[in-house]
Amino acid sequence: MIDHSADRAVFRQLADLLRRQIESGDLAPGDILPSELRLAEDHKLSRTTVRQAIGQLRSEGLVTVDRPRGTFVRVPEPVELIPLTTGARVSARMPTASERRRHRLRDGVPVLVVTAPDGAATSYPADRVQLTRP
Amino acid sequence: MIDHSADRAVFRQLADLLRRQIESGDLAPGDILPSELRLAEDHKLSRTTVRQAIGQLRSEGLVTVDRPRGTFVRVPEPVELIPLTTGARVSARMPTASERRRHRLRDGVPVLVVTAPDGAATSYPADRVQLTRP
DNA sequence: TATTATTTGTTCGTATGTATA
DNA sequence: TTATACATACGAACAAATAAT
Repeated sequence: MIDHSADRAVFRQLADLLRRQIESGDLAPGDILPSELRLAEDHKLSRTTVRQAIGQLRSEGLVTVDRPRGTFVRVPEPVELIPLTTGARVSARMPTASERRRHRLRDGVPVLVVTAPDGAATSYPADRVQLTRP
Repeated sequence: MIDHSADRAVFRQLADLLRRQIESGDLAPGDILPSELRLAEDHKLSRTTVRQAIGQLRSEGLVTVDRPRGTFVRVPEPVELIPLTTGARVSARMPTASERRRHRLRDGVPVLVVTAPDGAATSYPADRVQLTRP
């Protein structure tokens, strides 16, 4: 599976492989991934490289780490619908440190930012909120 | 500045330090950060640790790397306003690999996903698009 | 209750590759 | 051509938190 002579970096190849398993449902939401050491042994890689791959998946929001229990495929959160008021503008970005704390956001989860006509901005956790235009 | 005896990981302390410089404007959009080697020397850290800190800022969308010129404070992109049609739902998440390619997204930039009442979903680069409710 | 094993987190070091000025 | 700077990948060691014995 992993091709050291390939153009694509080894850690990206491992991330691709795990991502495919997640997207295909082979690794379902809530499932635990093999441990870093296990992945390193199975694919003949260093743990450093395995961690790079997992870090990639974390930044994509596909897995969450519950230390030291293991790394798990993210389970979708229940979504709250919030109606947009007239004149509102919607953007999205990665959260600031304080937003991460306030919303208890995990890696790879953006915030939705709603700016009212008067300039007041409110941010929402993008994994638990959808905005609606009624 | 960096306290090895502190509870917070050194690479997080360095990320905090650089983040503060960016947020205060001390490092302005378009400015180049000190090189990894320079940061490592200045703060008496390994380059690995410096890279962890910069990787954190990349995943937050605060800096972009133009290899091998250097690492730069991200410059805001011109924003296109797109009106929401009635019944649309808006969410945000990190892009898939194909979305990253298609929209030429850099690290730490989410996508805005608009789902029409018929279920058709469209994704937009969150650094160049804002959605409006007219 | 105490100890051990497991697993992720942090940090160091080293080496080589690649793209740019 | 050379120097610079980031990217990738290896290895090693210890810490911290949870689970198992």
